[in-house]
Amino acid sequence: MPELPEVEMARRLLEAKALHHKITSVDVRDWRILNSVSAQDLKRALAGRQLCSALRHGKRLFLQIDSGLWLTLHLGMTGWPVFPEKGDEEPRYTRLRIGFEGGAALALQDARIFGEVRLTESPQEFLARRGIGPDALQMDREAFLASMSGRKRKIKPALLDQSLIAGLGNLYADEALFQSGICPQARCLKRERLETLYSAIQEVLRTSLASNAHFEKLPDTYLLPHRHLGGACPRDGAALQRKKIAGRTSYYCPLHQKK
DNA sequence: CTCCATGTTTAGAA
DNA sequence: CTTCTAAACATGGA
Repeated sequence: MPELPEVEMARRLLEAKALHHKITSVDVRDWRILNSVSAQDLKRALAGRQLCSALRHGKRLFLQIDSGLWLTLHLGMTGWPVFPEKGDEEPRYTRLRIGFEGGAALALQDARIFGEVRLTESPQEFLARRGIGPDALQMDREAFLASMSGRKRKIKPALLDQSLIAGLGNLYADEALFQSGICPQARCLKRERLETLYSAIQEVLRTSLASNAHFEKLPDTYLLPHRHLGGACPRDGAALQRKKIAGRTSYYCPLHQKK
């Protein structure tokens, strides 16, 4: 479940449970979760070490190893860190298991294996090399306006473009557009509407975090609880439209979301 | 069996 | 150069 709010929840979980414990085992259950690092190199980098801090930028996580190296995670579509209690069975779809002194362990589960595990020497350099843009929650209004202006493409794919703004995914992009009354296919938005959109993005992400990224706890005025076939707009009751835009399914209200 | 899925990258076409 | 689409990755769930 990984867009910015979920990844931030994952970061907090890792921060609470994975830091400051000596790593006593590293088991790669499925090598396909590894990207440009071998199981052997991963073990060498982690064995006997501790993780000492957890950062998030957009949808990416960086766990600092006390050697100075960083373990870099992307949760893909189905990735999630789990900390089994003693005696629990290993979670299904565990692709990587990091065992800590004392018996605790981090199991990285990922059914579809779209997630990534890497090592990097510098998160900043890594982000720059990959062309990842500013984090959605740290980006200021002017930077957002600048990155969204002067292009002719539809607004939805622009919001999903991690080089422009990092952290929004298909669901929260739909939610921010819904809250700001903008059709996902709108183009060349004027400054005032982009400002509205910027505020909606901040509001939506903060609200989601306040709900611990749990859809059921979002306000009923939000799109997400209604975002399914047959769903109705909570604002005016209209049947929600469903359409493929930029290869992703979009839901929007045909009445109050304007081009 | 068919279709769809909270992500990213790439190839090729307008 | 910009923009868009489809496909690929791999797997489960409805």
